Amino acid sequence: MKSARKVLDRPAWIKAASEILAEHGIEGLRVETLAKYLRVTKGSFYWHFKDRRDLHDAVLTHWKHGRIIDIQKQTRAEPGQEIAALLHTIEVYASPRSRRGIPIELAVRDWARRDAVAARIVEEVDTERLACTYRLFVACGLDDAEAKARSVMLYAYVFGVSLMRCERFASDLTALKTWIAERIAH
Amino acid sequence: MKSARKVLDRPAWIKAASEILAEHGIEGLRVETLAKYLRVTKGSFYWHFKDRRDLHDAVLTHWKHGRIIDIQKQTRAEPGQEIAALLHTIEVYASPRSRRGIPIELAVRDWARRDAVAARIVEEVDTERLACTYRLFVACGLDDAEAKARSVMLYAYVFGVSLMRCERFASDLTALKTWIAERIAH
DNA sequence: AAAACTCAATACGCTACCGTATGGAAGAAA
DNA sequence: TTTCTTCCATACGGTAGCGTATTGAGTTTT
Repeated sequence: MKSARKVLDRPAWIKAASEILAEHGIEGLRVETLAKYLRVTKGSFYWHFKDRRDLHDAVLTHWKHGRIIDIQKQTRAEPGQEIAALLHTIEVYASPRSRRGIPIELAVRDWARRDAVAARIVEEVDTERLACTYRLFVACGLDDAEAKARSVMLYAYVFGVSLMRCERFASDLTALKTWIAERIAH
Repeated sequence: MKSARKVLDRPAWIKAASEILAEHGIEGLRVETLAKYLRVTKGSFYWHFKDRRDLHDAVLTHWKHGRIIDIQKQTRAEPGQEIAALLHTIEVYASPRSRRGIPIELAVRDWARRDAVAARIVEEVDTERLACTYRLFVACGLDDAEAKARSVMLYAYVFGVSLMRCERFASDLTALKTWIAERIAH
């Protein structure tokens, strides 16, 4: 009994590409290895995408939309819950146990250091994100300058700490990161 | 008049490789492109190095030594000058005008996400660096936990902010970064 | 059932890249 | 001057990777 053909659509390719990107960086995202990852050959890839750059652009657009939707969700807070929302935003990225979205975040940012298209997407995402946290800080009663500074500090911290290896320096990273989060959020 | 042969030694190769790494990342560090960058062919490369991995290891060792010497210099402070030394440490990496060492820092860290040897070197460098700033914070009168947290926060911030694109969010980044540095250092 | 459409496999040509082997060139030592 | 040492150039073989062209297979439409 010949099984029905399992069809891969363009979004499936983009999703798989995003996984490879997160783990291997942009140089690891290869047409033939991606096809192999999906258990097909590259004929299918070239049906869906013009070339590798087309895939890159699709992955970036997908990442951008996902990040912006996420940040808007994370920073939606009832009055009086702003600090909790800010702490949650930090927690989502910086907690030793919950690192959601960090691998691809770092991969895209490293790519952006060398690719102008990626750099522009990162700029859009950063602008939106910083604006969201800025509004939370302002709702906490901070002035313009301080709200801006804390927004930058928040994201700089979560991205930066993900690049570091602190385990030999401090044994209780959970407590340490909680301390930092509290200082950033208020 | 035939000019004397300009001889490249192993350190010259390592230095050039470090420049390429900083700008193009580890995947951009190719034997043949590196040789071309140095205006020779790869015969010379293979005289000095066994293979590409040998070059990688040499570059990492070189980076580690340079970083550790730098941090020890930067954090050498007369009593009463600890805050100034901490602010200087932040300034060296995070100032919009002075980004010394950041490109290669980010390149090595991204590489370390995927390479166990690089990861171990990063761990060594981080451990040393955090210990240096920790001692400065302790000398400022902070307790163990706070000194540790601020050390992590300092480096997380400088690395993270280098990955971000804040220009559209805030026009006066110098003042903003000064505000953050002050909050981290005391 | 035949035709049209969608999706995927494969062959091909070309380039980049790595590492090895061999020979050449320059400088130093005998 | 000859020999030895150090360093470099080149040729070669093999693989990875990209994109294009062509064909095959499954599904949908007529």
